[in-house]
Amino acid sequence: MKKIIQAVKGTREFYPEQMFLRNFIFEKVRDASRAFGYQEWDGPFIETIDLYAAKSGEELVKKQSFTFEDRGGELVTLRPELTPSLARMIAAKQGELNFPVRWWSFGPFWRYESPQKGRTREFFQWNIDMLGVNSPEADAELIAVGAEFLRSVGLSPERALIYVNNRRLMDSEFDALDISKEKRLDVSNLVDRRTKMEPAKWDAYALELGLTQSQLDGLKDILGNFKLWKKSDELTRLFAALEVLGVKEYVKFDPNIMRGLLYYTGTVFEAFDTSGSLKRAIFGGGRYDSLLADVGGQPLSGVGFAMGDVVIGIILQEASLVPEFEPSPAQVLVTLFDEKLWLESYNLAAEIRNAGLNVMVFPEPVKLQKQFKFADKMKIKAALVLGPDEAGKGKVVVKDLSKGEQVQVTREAIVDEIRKILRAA
RNA sequence: GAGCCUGUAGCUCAACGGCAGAGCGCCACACUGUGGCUGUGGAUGUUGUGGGUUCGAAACCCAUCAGGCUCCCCA
Repeated sequence: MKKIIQAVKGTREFYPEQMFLRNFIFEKVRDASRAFGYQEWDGPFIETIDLYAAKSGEELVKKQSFTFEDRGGELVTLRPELTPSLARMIAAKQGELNFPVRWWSFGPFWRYESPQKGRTREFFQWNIDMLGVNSPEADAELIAVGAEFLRSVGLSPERALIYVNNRRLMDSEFDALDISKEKRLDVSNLVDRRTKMEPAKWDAYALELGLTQSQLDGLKDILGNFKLWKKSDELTRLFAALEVLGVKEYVKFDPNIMRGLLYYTGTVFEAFDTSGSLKRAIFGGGRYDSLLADVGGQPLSGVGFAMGDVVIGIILQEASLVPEFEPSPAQVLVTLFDEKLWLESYNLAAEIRNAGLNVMVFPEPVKLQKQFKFADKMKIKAALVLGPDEAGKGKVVVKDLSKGEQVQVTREAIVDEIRKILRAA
């Protein structure tokens, strides 16, 4: 065997079975988005590096993007995220778009990271955003879209939860502790690490960052206070809206959710698998106020979230929530008895195809045993046999492959007979 | 960017310095006009790749590629 050139590191190959999972996720994403009236859109897959240099994290631009010089000498990059493209496209047509804009997208992204479970270098991501409205009720709608998605794939609130926090609430709490603006980013990182570090080490790290003992104690009080949301009008309204939207059981307030401090300005949220082995977020998002101004548009508030296909795909597989893969889209296999009946069999298939059924003809006249075995492995529901006996009588054998029963019928009755089998399956 | 672990038949794995094996899958036959179930028989390999140590390497050493776990990061 010759040496096979390997696939690029961190990419995935979608054999029909994997393609089935990818399409399953895509369909659920599309249905959840459309159920709330969102329009599908997309941006370019390659962009100039400058688009990301403005606002995205330094880590992303310098180390985790696929960047190269094109033949004209311009630095371009395979998109690592969608939000900057969204901001530019909205800003470019700000005067003519019909606000509020509700848009969703599901497309490929690239990040140069070290691949591990739940993380590849090439992945698909669902992005969904509402722009032009700034209210806790709008935030609740986006969270509800995410919750309905979880529900639609069979992840109950016992298995997956959306944790919510609010940046403004945390800011006022930090103000009350006299934590300076300069330390906010460090404190945010500190909070993110809390579940990953031993309590004593975490305390020491906090003091190292320059917090006083009383600030640390105050911070711990905040992070342990799961009723803190009652102090926030925004969160109070948010939870009231989530209740009438029917997704309250999916959402919990958690003061430990930070999601960086880069561009989120209000509500932030993150969904997690609560029972599985993966500790990665399923999706995450929040409200951002200044994104459009950063690319030269008029200030416009938005709220949205993103979900990669990798983590949710693993969770769905591990929880056995992916429907059974159907190898062949064919509903019927027309067997090919011998060379003399070759064209007759093709003609029979065309006839049934005209009736709206998916039909495959076995492409060579080999032993029927082999043809039936093939149909069985492909999980095709019905098989037809047109041999010399049948041809002489103007009839065809229709076999129900799941029951193992077969009948000989006239050509006019074939389609009805097949439909009967498909209904029973 | 750092540390640790793994790579053997199509798949899951065994052999741990001395003849490369098992289960599943695959193929054939029983059943020359019918799949699943059963039985009998059969084929399978540059042990990821390249080098080194050794009388002898799948095993030990080095490099490299790929995957996994953790840290970092998570826009």
